[in-house]
Formats: sequence, C-alpha cells, structure tokens
Amino acid sequence: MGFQPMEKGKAKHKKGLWSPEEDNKLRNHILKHGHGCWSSVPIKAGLQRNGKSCRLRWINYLRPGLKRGKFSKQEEETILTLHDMLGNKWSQISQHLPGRTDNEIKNYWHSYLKKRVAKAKEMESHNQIKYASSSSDTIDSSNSIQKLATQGQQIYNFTKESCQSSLPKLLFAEWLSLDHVNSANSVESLGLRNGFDHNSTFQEAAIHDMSEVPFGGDYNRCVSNIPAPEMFNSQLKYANQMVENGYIHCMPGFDLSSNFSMSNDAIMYI
DNA sequence: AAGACCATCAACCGCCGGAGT
DNA sequence: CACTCCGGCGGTTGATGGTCT
Repeated sequence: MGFQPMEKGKAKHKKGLWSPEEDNKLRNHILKHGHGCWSSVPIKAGLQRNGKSCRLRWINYLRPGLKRGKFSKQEEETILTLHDMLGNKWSQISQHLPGRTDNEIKNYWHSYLKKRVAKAKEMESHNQIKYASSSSDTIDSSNSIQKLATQGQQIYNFTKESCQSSLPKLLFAEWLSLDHVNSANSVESLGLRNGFDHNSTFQEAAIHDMSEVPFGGDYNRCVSNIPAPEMFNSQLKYANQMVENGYIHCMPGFDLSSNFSMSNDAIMYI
C-alpha cells in the first residue's frame, strides 16, 4: 500500500464507547468496500475515529462470525493449554479458537483463568509438600493442567508446524466450521439463515449483505479484494492441503464429511 | 438504602516489525 | 540507510454493572 498522508490534518478523533450509529457506518462501509487501508476507513466511512480504533472495533465486535457469550469447557481448556505453552501470545491463542478474539481471550484470562491456574498451582505445591516423602503415585490436584499438558503436546506440534507453514492465519473454513458448531442442525445456507447466535441484529445484516457483495474485513485479509468464489476456492485449497498434511485433526469442529457447493456468490454449506 | 468493593469487558496506549520511499 | 507510515500485538485503563457490608 502506498503512503498517503491520510491524517495529516490531525483531526480531533472521538474516543470512548461506540454508538450504534458509528457501528452502522463502519459496518456498512467495510461490508461494501472492505477495509483497505485502515487509516482511510474513518474518513471514507464518515467517522471521527482514528483508523486503529475502527480496526479494533471491527475485529473485536463487528466482524461476522464472532462467537459471543460464555466460553465452553473445551475452549477454556484450549486456552489453558496454549497459554501454558505460548505464554501471553493472545493472538496466536485466538487462532485456535474460531470466533474468539485475542482481546476476549485476554480478558477472560485475566478475569477468570489466571485465578483458576493460580489456585491449581497453589494446591499442587501444597500437595507436593504434603506427600513429599512418598514415592508412590499421588493424586494430582491440578489434574486439569496436567491433563492438558499431554493434550497440549499435540496442539503444540500443530502450533509449531502451522507457524512454519504458509497457511493463512485465519481460515475461512474456521468460520464455516464455527457456524457448523454453533448450530445443532445442518446449515442450509449462509446467505439465508440466521445462524449466528448472539449479536443477532448485526449478524443477520452482515450475512444478508455478504450474499450481495464481496467479503470485506479481516476474513479476506490474506486474499483481499478477491471475489467470493475465488476466495472460497483458495480457502478450499488450503483446507485440502491441511487434510493432506494431517492438520485437519487439529481443526475444532471441522467436519470432513461436510460438502460445500457454490451458487453464484452465495456459499452453500451442506 | 447507600456506599464500598469487585468483576467484567470495551477501548486506548505504546511499542515493534514490515514495507515503501 | 534513514525515515515514515501502517498494522498488529500485549499491557493497561476506565466505565459499568453486580454483589457485599
């Protein structure tokens, strides 16, 4: 991208919580045109925010496919495992939790999981002191963490490999699989159904809009400005590549038995 | 009922690395 | 090579709502 001094005028940027009108402006703009250069988004969208703020709002709140609400047990354990291995690499952790943002995971960690881990470790050390003289198997109070450690090894291998590979960080397949996970029933069509649970007002609008325009925002980060069918093909290619490499085992909710088909610009997930 | 305290979450800030000029 | 801009990341803050005393 070229260097166009978009914000040379140093306009006063609004801060604080986003109003519904601002959300609408940003959402409509990105769904229609994609985000392109973030610093130009607020200008084009008619917002008095800076580009960073728009980016954050889109990624953490407006982006289609976001899962909102409580973390599942499985998600919790995944976070614990990955945090144990990766540390505070929230963005990397979030790549393994489709629909969750790094910010969300980070908040969840600080508000809940951190305490849980601290408590578990405290109990573990307490038990170690208590049973120090015994060489026999002791009951592990932090079984959750221990269990995750072994389970984590598998994920760790995947993490290392995925970092080395040329795979896109966020797969379109994840979004589809997320949708699959969210719904107990099979999904008829992304363009037709109200599949996303929370935040439905926007999600519905977004889904509707997406059946009419090329995908915008982060989901086409790797293939930006590519029309939906081409993007889909490229994602499918990556999915196939993953199957060949055995990565697919690590894709939560990814159902190989599922079939995809294309109808104009609408993506069907059968 | 009211103030203090706590938990949660959205958003901001500062830094860093990559890339174009 | 230095400079500038941008996007991304992690740490932190501030607002808000809930619970406790």
